[in-house]
Amino acid sequence: MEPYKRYTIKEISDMFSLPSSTLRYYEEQELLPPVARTKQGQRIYSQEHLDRLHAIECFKNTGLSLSKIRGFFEYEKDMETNIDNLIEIVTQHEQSVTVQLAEMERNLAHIHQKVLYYNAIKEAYKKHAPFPCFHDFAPVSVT
Amino acid sequence: MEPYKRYTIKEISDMFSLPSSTLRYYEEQELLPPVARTKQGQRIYSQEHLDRLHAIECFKNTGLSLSKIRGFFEYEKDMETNIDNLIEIVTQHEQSVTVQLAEMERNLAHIHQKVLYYNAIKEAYKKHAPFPCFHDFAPVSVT
DNA sequence: ATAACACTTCAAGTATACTTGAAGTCAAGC
DNA sequence: GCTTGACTTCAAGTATACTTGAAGTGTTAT
Repeated sequence: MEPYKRYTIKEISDMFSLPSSTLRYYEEQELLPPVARTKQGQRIYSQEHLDRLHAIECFKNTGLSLSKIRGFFEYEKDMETNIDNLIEIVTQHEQSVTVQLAEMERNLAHIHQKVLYYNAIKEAYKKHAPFPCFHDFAPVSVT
Repeated sequence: MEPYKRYTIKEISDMFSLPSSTLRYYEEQELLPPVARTKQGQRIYSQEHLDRLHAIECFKNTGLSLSKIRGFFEYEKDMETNIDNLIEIVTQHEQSVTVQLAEMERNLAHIHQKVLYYNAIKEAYKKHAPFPCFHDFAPVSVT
């Protein structure tokens, strides 16, 4: 166990595949906890920044704007006062992501249908056969 | 069967929950097939526009930019020439969406973990009990 | 006939999330 | 000692995807 591991901006940038400029931008936008500095002024990140960045990526990739993410972290600063708001936000967002997941599955099915369709079109060209119809590749509907 | 159903911009707007301005914008961006007009100049949409808008929404919501979507539809205009490109695009995008789906599932798990965590925090406040640790709510890792 | 409503065009404006560029500081290597 | 490289600040610029506003046209309701 290394309890006090420190990271440079480059290390963080590589870990999260985010440009250094974006890390500075997030800091300026108060999405990150205060960042320590070497005596030459270079940023030093620690475990809490890793955790925070994981949360940011999670929220961002599930459709929350940076300003809502900032709002969430601001509530977190005084948990006792804001615990009900925090619970409401995460519960609602869980619901939203559940819906997004279902939509993503439907979108994947649609795209898969296109894969099958264009491959069949290609076969038809090769064989000089008549064209298939896109809707023939729809998943069987259970009615 | 109603083979030639026509739709006004308002009907389409309601069906897809897209403002009329966005439909005009998509048309200007050449994402839609040519749109017919009444003799007063009002737009008339048909089934092919519905199909196209479904495809646009699917692609857009799975991370394709409007300019890539436009590129896709441009290839579609001459299928015989571009069938291999079309197959490559949809096959690659299917792969990308599969990855996104897996990420979305991890994100949902992370958010669910937060729901459990904040609820436990609230319980701790009520009982004046010690605080739980976020990582205690992590899904069991199979190592 | 007059008002309300739904549409039209076209140019300009906006929101979000970065990204870039200029100018400067510092430590290490030749 | 001088260059290279990695960092720093700060202001300004950019990409994407719309959105808004002004001005006009034509059908419908009172």
